[in-house]
Amino acid sequence: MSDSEKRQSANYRLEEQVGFLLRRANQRHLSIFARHMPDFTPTQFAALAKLCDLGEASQNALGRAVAMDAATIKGVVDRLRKRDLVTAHPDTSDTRRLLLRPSETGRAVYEEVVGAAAEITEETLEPLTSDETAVFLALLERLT
Amino acid sequence: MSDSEKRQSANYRLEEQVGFLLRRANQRHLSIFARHMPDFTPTQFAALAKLCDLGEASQNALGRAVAMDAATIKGVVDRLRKRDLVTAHPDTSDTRRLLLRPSETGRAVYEEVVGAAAEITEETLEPLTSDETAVFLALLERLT
DNA sequence: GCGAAATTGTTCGTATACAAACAGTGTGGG
DNA sequence: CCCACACTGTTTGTATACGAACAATTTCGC
Repeated sequence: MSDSEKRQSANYRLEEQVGFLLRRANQRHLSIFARHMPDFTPTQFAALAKLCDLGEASQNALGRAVAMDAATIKGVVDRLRKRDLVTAHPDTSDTRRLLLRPSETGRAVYEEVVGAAAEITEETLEPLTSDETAVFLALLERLT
Repeated sequence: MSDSEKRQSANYRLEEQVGFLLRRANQRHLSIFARHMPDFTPTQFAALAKLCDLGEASQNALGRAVAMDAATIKGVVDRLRKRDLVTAHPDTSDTRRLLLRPSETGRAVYEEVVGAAAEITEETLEPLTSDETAVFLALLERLT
């Protein structure tokens, strides 16, 4: 092992790497989310929220809107459909497409829990002052 | 639906929530990681790196050191053992424990790829200046 | 020293994530 | 008009993640 390699591995501190910190921050957020909104996973809530916002979308288009690939959004939508929160209809103008809409229940449940979403964001950012939060979110947004 | 609920849901913007941004930043990091170190997942590399650092650890202790629960670290260690990067030995003083050590190969492979880890961190943070990076990492660390 | 409590590793079930391959469908350029 | 290309949704395989339950073992309080 050369001196430079020795120095390199000695200098590598896992705990200081962005990836490791991102993973841990995400873990903490997930745990806060589960406490405040036990009936939804973050991805399920994101998909339902976005669909309520859009009103209607094809499955893949919804996936792109919430940053999930085709295979992932399928599973999420399947679980939302099983709970009758989302309805699916074939698109007459493009038979490949599966048009999704929030059901009545889906909209009602969304309105019921969207307040908890705000609490989740608040508790996640609670260690930071509001000034720090603004800086942090601006920088984080540039890393997406 | 009351006016306050209407206002609330209208004000909820998924794209601005910490959780959504953390998830997307993590996605981007994962994709950079896979490009630079295709033979390891971030968790596998973290476990191997930490074990090389510690020299020896029980399976659960290693899991705690890299923030993975018992069920998760088991799968990660199993895959590292299958590739002969990590060896396992029963602990004579506590028969419940499974003592783990990096193998010769494990240490060699770690030294080979640890350079790529630095590139991964660098590319992930590339959108930020070095001043911004310092601020971001300090704030992120407080959210873990 | 002994019984309750904690720890260790395991297994099961559920839920992201994504690559890769697939069939069926739409679309645009020549 | 037609063929290559792009897009849609699906399936399979692999890899985190974590809660919950479990048996075996160790430790700790009294």
